[in-house]
Amino acid sequence: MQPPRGGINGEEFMDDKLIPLRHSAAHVMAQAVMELYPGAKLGFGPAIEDGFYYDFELPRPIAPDDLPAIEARMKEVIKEKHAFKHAELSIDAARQQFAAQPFKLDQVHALAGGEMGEHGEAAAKPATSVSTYTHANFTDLCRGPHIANTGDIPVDALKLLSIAGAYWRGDEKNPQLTRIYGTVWQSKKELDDYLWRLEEAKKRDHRKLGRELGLFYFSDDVGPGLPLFTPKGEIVRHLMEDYVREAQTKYGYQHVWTGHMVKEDLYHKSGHYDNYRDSMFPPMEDEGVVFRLKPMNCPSHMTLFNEMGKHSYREFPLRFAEFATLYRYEKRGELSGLTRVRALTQDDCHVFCTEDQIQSEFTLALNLIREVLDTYKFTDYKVRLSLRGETGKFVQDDEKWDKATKALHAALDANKVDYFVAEGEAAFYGPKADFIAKDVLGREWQLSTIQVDFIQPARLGCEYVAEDGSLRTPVLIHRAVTGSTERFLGVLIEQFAGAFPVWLAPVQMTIIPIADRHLEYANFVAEQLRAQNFRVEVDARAERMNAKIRDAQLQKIPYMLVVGNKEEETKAVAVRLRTGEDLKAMPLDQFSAMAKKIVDDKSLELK
RNA sequence: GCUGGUGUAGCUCAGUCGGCAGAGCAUCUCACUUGUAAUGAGACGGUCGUCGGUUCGAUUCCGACCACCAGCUCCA
Repeated sequence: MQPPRGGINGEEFMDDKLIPLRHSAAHVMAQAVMELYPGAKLGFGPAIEDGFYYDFELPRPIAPDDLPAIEARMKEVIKEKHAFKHAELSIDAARQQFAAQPFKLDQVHALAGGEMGEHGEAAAKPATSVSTYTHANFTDLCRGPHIANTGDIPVDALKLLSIAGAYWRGDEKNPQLTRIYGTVWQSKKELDDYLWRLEEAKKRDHRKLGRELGLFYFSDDVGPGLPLFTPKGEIVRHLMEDYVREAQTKYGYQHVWTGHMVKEDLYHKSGHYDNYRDSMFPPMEDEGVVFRLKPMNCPSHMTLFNEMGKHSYREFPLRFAEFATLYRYEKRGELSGLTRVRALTQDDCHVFCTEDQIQSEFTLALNLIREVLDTYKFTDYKVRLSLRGETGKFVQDDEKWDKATKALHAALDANKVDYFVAEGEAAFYGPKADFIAKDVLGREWQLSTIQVDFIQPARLGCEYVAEDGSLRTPVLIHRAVTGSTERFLGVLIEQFAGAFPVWLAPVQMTIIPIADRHLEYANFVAEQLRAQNFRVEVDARAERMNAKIRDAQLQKIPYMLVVGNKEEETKAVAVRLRTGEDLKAMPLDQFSAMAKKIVDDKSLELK
């Protein structure tokens, strides 16, 4: 049982009353761990969206089996009713107090140096004193706040959940600590609700549903992060991509095709080699020429642009869209179902335009994204303006970054988009507006993106003839609508719990003959419906009707059409919806007209 | 890649304190011909993740590797 973690960029949504409660529970857990594992070193122990954690360096490894003992000791401490006492210490006193705690000393040092927070965010000014909280015999460096007394923690609403590794200050280069996750609520009922939510979320897991519904598989023989799609899974992919393709065409995008491999030299020019090499599959060499699988389309699209002859400003904006499967060398531990794969199909586009056109192109992309997300009822999303940070891999060119960032800011403001800023999250070639949607597990997924790039076109020598006859470098806008077909499908499966809207359902209707003698009529009905482009199956197995209904329900097929003597006589079908609702018998034409409207509208309803 | 966990039939899971491996569902065959969430009977099915070590003997113990799961880091 695992808790959903905090959101992208730690954008938590925490209840004010729960923060001190959970943070206090973290302290109690730290005390229990210190007692049970003498010599443990303390890291950070904050409240998070659905609970709390504390990081420790432990004298020996622990397993989930060790959690009950820690939890039991915590409950004793709670019942002992210790008050939380606040104190301010001078920097020197704090250094003495935490002499045996290297991570606490590190934090004291950071605070004294004018940093704060877990990741060393800059503070207004260096601290001259630090705050501690003490309960029982346990004192922690901590800015609070806390509840008054350990006895205020509801014992029956507390549970330790899991163990994980976590780097000190979140940095791969730092030592890895053991993180213990727990949760606490204001009542047992709230805890039970939360645990129930976790169970529900597990039932919607797209990896489980993908197998149960027969949509996709992974195989050791093909390799990790490389999904195999069944006929049912492929049709869903196809419909999703078709929909975006049609929408793009409607919005004035043109589609191109640029293959899967590229000479490595191109990535030296574009900057990918220096800034993105770790995410690329290793090189393939042929007679001295080195090739790479494409991790992105942009260099290919710019090369195509260059090959198409001399360009005029009159052609702009020139919009190259492509459904290309890209290959990215994700670290093994980062792979996860369809949401993180090594072969991903982006609904990618690169717009060549002038600086003056950035805003209107942004608006166009935004409208397209809004239309598509709305169709899928992804209303719970937010926009992150991802900017270049102090550190990390970014092409150095302050002037161009400045221009791109200003342009993106202006475009967001002009379109009245609510957004938050994230430093250090930009692509290596430019700032991004990322659309982040929440799934039912509470996880947030970066799906759509719009990026402004002043850097790559210059590096690849893209040019156009301007109105005054001069040669200029175009601006490149990168843009993806659903992000990748694979990730979007994974998120969709969880969004709909596998019960796809009718227009997307791999099987839209299954026909259930009551007895073998009804098979002929069932096939007739199927032919009629297939002629109208519905995806139809006939369940001709030697099973009872009840078994066929059950199986269709489990496959989340929208319509079950039962046919027996009565239906055959009147050219009707008895319609059962996957919701369990029985619409009774209706003329076949009436049913198909109803279903057609649902499909045409991309409605989430069934009738 | 790092920390911890897991790996037994297509799926869900038992089991073996080292002695030729089990259930339900699925699949196949036969019978049943059924009115809104599982008809019955029979059959088939696993070099117990892979490779190596210890042992008379390893699915079981040890090691390495691989994959998956939860985090961390990274990301569409």
